[in-house]
Amino acid sequence: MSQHRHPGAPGRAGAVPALPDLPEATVARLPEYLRALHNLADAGHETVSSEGLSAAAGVNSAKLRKDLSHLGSYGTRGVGYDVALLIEQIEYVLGLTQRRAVALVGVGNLGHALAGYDGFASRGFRIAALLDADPSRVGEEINGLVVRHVDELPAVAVEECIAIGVIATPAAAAQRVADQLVAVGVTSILNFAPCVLSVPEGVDVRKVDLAIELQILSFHEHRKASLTALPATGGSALTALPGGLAATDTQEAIGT
Amino acid sequence: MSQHRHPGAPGRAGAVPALPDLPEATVARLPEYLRALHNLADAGHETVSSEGLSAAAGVNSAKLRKDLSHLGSYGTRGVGYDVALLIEQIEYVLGLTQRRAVALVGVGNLGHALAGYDGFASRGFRIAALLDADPSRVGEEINGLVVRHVDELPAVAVEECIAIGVIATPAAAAQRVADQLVAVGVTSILNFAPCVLSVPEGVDVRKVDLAIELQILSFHEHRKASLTALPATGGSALTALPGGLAATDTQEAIGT
DNA sequence: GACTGTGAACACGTTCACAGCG
DNA sequence: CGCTGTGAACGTGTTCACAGTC
Repeated sequence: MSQHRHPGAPGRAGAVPALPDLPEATVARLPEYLRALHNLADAGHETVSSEGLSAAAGVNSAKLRKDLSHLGSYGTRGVGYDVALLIEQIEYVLGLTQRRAVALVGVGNLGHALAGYDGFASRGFRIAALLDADPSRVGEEINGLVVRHVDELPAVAVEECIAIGVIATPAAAAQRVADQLVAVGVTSILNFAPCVLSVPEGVDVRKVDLAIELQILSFHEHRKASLTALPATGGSALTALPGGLAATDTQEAIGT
Repeated sequence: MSQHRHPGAPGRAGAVPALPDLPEATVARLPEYLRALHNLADAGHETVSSEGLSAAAGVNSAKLRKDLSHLGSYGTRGVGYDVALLIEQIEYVLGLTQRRAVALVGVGNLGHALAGYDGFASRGFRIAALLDADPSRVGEEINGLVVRHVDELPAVAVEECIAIGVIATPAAAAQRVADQLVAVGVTSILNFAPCVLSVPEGVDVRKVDLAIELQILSFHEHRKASLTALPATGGSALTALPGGLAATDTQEAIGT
């Protein structure tokens, strides 16, 4: 299939050109490529090879080329990819040409930090509302936004045209908040509460559980320890000198 | 293979019984099962079927059974799994029988929140040290811990027997911190900075990038919008009524 | 000559469906 | 009879290696 597919003029917001349906694994990596591309652009690069970009994004080059090929043919053989063009393409596919409004529910410990996180604003999102169920938190101003009561969600959703809900409440409150978000038409939720959410079909939930990440690392620690404890046939000298030498290899991919 | 493998008496800390090397996907789900099991135990359940546990963990039952079968045979046919026994097993495999010490580097916006996050303490970890490169932050007390300068890392690593490093610095500082962690013998790193880390072989890195999670959701939003905008052959009535009805389905898995 | 785009081979993960055990 | 444990079938994702193009 060497027909150069252009899924739509990225600049134009009018026509909706039926996105190619990418493999989930590819979708999850596009943001990483995008970040790497922005770094390259800032460093003054106008083009980059699959080798160069893949190194910057911490993947291997074959995977990168396969991923990008799903978007269409935006590279030039013998040269590489045009950095600016590729940024434009990926941002278009990810739907970042419009700055999406995010409602953050739960301004406790974690919610506070998220409300102040620069990375959202700089990478395509606008925190449009802060909400909490605790009346004593309502009215507090964080980063220029006033915390409103979660029951005002219906009004907020309309006012701010909320596209994504972020749940940063305790686990016990999360399902109720999810229901409220769904009820006002939110179809994408990022859940930081350590629990499973039930949502209707068509609503996407992604979860981030900080303790789980540590537990996965713990498994690998445990595993490494059990291996070095039984030094099967020598060769464990390497693991015995943890100090000193500087980092060299590229990022180790565990699961992702 | 119906030999009942018992990878070692979970209670004993002495012998190291060579862990079965589980598929990564399974390892990533064990913490979820563990959380669900603790909830069940708190609710007074003594046994649970694969159906019941899988529902509580938000996966399907075949996957759960396959995952658990990798640990050995801890279920009883016709009955189900003993909740307490399974908790013990999973905690053993994940290496949670010892409470691992975590060093958190970077106590800015996000670091502050992580330092105060209860979930770490309640699920097998101890935040043993807070570090920062900014002298104006050194000395500050957060949640009973005093922030120390990152250059004290060698001393801290020995004092506290640090097993895992968490990086919550800006991207520009992350690689240097990673190098410092590796230099003091840390072989597991959880990275919240939006960048790729280079580490030597044998060091595990997991990353959490909050903006990437939103960008993945954004893709799906974009996609849903492009589908409903072109209502191919009717049947889009469902997607047209976002308000009202309560949540019913089980958690939607996007990638993970 | 250099580098992309891609079929084909391979590895991994998931689901099915049922044998076998309590 | 009910439920686990698991081969076998299937699907997804990754890697290889090279044909095709600039």
